[in-house]
Amino acid sequence: MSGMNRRRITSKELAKLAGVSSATISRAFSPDSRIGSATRDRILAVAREHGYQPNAIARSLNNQRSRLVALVVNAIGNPCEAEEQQLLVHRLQARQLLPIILCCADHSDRLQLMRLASTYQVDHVVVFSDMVSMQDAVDIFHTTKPIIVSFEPLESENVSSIRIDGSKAADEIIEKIVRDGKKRFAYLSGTNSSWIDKLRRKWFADALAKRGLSFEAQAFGDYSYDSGFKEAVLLLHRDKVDAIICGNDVMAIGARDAARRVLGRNTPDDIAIVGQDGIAMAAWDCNDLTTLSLDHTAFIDAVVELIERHDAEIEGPHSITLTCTPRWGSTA
Amino acid sequence: MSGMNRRRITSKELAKLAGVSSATISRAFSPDSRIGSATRDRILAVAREHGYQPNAIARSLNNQRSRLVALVVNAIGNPCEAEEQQLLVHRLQARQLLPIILCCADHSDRLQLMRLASTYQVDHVVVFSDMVSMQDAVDIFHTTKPIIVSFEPLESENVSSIRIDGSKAADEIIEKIVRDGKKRFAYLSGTNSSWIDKLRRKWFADALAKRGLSFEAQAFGDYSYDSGFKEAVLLLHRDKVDAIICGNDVMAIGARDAARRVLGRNTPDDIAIVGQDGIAMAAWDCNDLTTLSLDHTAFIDAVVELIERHDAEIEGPHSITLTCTPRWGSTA
DNA sequence: ATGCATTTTGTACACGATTACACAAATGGC
DNA sequence: GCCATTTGTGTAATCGTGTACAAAATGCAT
Repeated sequence: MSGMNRRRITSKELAKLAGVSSATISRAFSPDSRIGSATRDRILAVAREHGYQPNAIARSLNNQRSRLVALVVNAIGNPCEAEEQQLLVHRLQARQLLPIILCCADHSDRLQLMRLASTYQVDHVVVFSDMVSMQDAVDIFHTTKPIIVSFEPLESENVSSIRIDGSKAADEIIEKIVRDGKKRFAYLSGTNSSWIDKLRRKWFADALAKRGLSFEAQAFGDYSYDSGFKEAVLLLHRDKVDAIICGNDVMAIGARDAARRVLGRNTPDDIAIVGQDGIAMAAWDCNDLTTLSLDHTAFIDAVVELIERHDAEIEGPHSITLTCTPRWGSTA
Repeated sequence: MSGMNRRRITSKELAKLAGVSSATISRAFSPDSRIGSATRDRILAVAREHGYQPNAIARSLNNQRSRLVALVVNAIGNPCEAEEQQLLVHRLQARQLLPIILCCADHSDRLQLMRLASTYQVDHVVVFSDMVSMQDAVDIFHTTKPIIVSFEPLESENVSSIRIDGSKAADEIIEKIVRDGKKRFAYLSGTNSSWIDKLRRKWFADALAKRGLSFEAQAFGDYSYDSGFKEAVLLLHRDKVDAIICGNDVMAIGARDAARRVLGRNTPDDIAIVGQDGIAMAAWDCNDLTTLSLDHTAFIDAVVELIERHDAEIEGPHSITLTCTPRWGSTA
C-alpha cells in the first residue's frame, strides 16, 4: 500500500484476486446494486489491501457523466471573484464534483481553452467572465447547458443565467452622498467594453439623473489598485470632482490612497469614494470602504441551485435575479 | 453548429459521414501520423461542419494520460497563494494541461478529496498545502509522483519538492531593525503546527540569536487580517514589544492597523512590522510593507520545471531550492 | 423432493477513442 | 518490367468500467 506501485490495479485483476468476476467488483463499488453483503465486504477488504480504486476516467466514459465542472473565470487572484470561487469550489466538492479552472490572460486563448475543456465532457459549465459572450459559451459547450453569470439581457433556451441588480443600492448610496453636499461625480470603469461595467455605471447614472445630476467625468482603469490610484489623481486634479464611483473595491482603495497621499484629500469630508463587490478586504479597518455589495453566499447558492436543476434535467430557461445592498463605511 | 445538439457526434459516425474508417478519423486529429493530406483536410472540414471534437475522456482511457493536473491548495482567496496559483494555471494551460483545484476547509475532507482526484488518473499533482504531509500525498497518489512545495526536510524517492530558504533575507531584515534600535521582538504565527510556520520562525529566531536576542513573545493567528489585528493588540499592550514579525503579509497589515488605530503607534519609528510572502498588496501605497519576499515567477518556473522532468520520465528524487529576498517598505 | 420467486453472480457488449498489424496502392531504382 | 520500399487505409484489439441479459444459487411453500 505504501511506496510506489507504478501501475494501478484494474477491476479485472482485483476480480481474479477476490475470486469473482469484474462485474461483481463494479457492483461492490456501486452503492445500490444487487450484491451479497458478504461478497461486498470481502471485495472491499481485498480492494483496500491492494489499493484499488475504480478508474473514474473509464467510469465517465461508460456513464456519460464525468462529474467535472468547468469554471471560466477572468482571474484567480482578483479578490472579488476569488471569494466566490472559493465558496463555489467548496460546494461543488461537497457534491463530489471536481472543478476545472479555466483562466486565461488573452481572449482568443480563452475560447481555445473552453474548447479544450469541452472535450473532457464536463457535466456543467459556469461562466464568471464578462469576457465571454453567451453565444460563444453556447456554441462551444453545445451539449452542456452553460450557467452564465451575466448582465446581458439575453434570454435563451440553452443558457441558465444569474442576473444581478444593484439599482436600488446605487440609489441609496447616491442619496447619501448628495445629502452630504457632493456635487461633481466621476465614474471610474474597470474596463471600457464589458456589459457588466456598462450596467453598473447605469445604476449610478440613473440614480444621479433622478436628482438632476450626471457624471462630470469618466475614466477607464483595469480593475487594479494601480489603475485606481493613477486615474483618481487625474480625476481629482484635472476634473475637480468630489465623488468617485469605482468599478470595484480594489480600484476604490487605490483611489482613496491617491486622494490622501497625492492630493491630501480625506474621505468622506473632502471627497466621497465608493467601491463595488463588497470584498472582505473592503471591510478591513484600514479601508472601511462604502461599497455596493453583493451577498456572496446567496450568489453561490444561486449557482448551485442552477446546477441542481440541470442535474434533475428540468427543462426550459432558468434565470435567477439577485439584488445588491450598500455596505456603509467611512469613505462616503 | 449553433444551437443545442444534445448528443455529441462520435468518431464512428463521423467516419460514416466522411466515407472512411474511424481509425482514419483518429489519424486526422493526431499531428504526426500516416495519413494523406487530402484525406485529412476533407475529414477536418466535415468535422468542423458537424462540430466534432475527439472525446478527451475516451482518449485518456486509451492513452493512459489524462492531461489533468491536481492542485492541492489551502484556499483560493488567500492572496499569497492566489498569485502563484494564477501563474501556475496559465503555465499549465499553455501546455494544454487542465488544472483541477482541490481546496477544502477541513483536513479529513481534504484527504478524501485527494483520493477522489486520484481516481481521475491525473498526470501530475502539485501540493501547495502545508496541511498535507508528504506521506499522505505519496500514499494517495501512488502512481503519480507528487510535486510538493514543502519545507519538510524529507527526501524521498517518490516525491519531488521545492524548498524555500529565507534565512539570509531574515538576517538582513533583523539587522536593519536592530540597527534602528528595536529591542523586544515578537513572532506572530499563522498556525501553531505547520512545518512552514516553524521553519519561517526559525529563520528569524536564528538571526536574533546571532545578535544575542530572542523572541520575547509569540502569538498564534490564522493568517487572516482580523487575527493579525487582534493578536497585535495583545502583543503591544501586554508584552510591550516594539517589533513584530508576522507569518504572512495579510496579518502584518492587520498588525500595522492595530498599532496605528488602537494604540496610536506608527511604523517604523514606534514599532517595526515585517510581513512574509511579498504579495502585490504589500507594495500598495497604503501598505508599503517590509516583507520577506519570494519571487513568485521563479517559484512557478520551478514547479513547471519539475512537471517537465516528470513528463520526460527522468528518474530519481528532485529537489529545487529557492532563496527569498527582503522587500523594503516603510514599516521596518 | 419439486416448483416457483427471489437474490446473487457471470458473460458479453458498450462507451469512444488509439494503434499494432495486415494489406493494397503508389512510388522509385535498376 | 520487376522487386523493394513507402504511403495510405481498414480491421480488430485495447484501455477499465458499467450494465442488460442469462444462468446459477438460494429460500420458501407445498
